[in-house]
Amino acid sequence: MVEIVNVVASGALNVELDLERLADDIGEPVACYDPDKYPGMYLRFEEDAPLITVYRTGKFIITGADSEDESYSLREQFLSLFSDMGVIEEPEDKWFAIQNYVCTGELEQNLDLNALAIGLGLENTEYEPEQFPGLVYRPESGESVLLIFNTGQAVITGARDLQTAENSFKELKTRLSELFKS
DNA sequence: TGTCCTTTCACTTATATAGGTCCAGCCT
DNA sequence: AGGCTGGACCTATATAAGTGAAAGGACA
Repeated sequence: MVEIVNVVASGALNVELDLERLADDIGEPVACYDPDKYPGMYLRFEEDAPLITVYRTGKFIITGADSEDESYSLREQFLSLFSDMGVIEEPEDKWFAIQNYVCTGELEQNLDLNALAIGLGLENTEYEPEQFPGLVYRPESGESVLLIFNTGQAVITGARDLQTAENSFKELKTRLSELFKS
């Protein structure tokens, strides 16, 4: 149906962190911290692994996971590290939530995006090929945004859960079949 | 008009998609 | 020297976070 390519999640440790010291203790290349460039400390446990951005306030973001499970297991690894270092008490349940799913989908047909913009409704679409080759479609449900390309490839983003992303894509396919029927 | 406070925005990261531009390198 | 190719990077989308800059409004 749709393939997840990126999951963004965020959470909080509820403790103030000394990022300078933490970055020194963990060391490169796992930890990178340059407050002149960006206020967050970057953590990457392995090369090409998802990125964890940690802030002074104890809040953190995980980007680059390709499943909800990977996101949660990264969080576990992160909490264990901070627990072992004595930064937090126990890796107990702290606030954590998936914020955004980015998925791709295949519509299996080439599309005339000018005609599609009219068919889907100009109030729900943005298509300026000089600016960007994809059509931006915002379904009335407002729970996700889809980028549609003339090759039939689509990107679904902004969904809080996988079901929402799948529903948005399914709804688009239904609307497409209705448009091509008439 | 000057000062202060609030609001807004850009920055950064990941990721797919695709068209365009720009530059480096290679071959003729 | 000119043409071709490939790679990098820009455009747009969502989302979290903290910081700094800029803009706007309010008040003396």
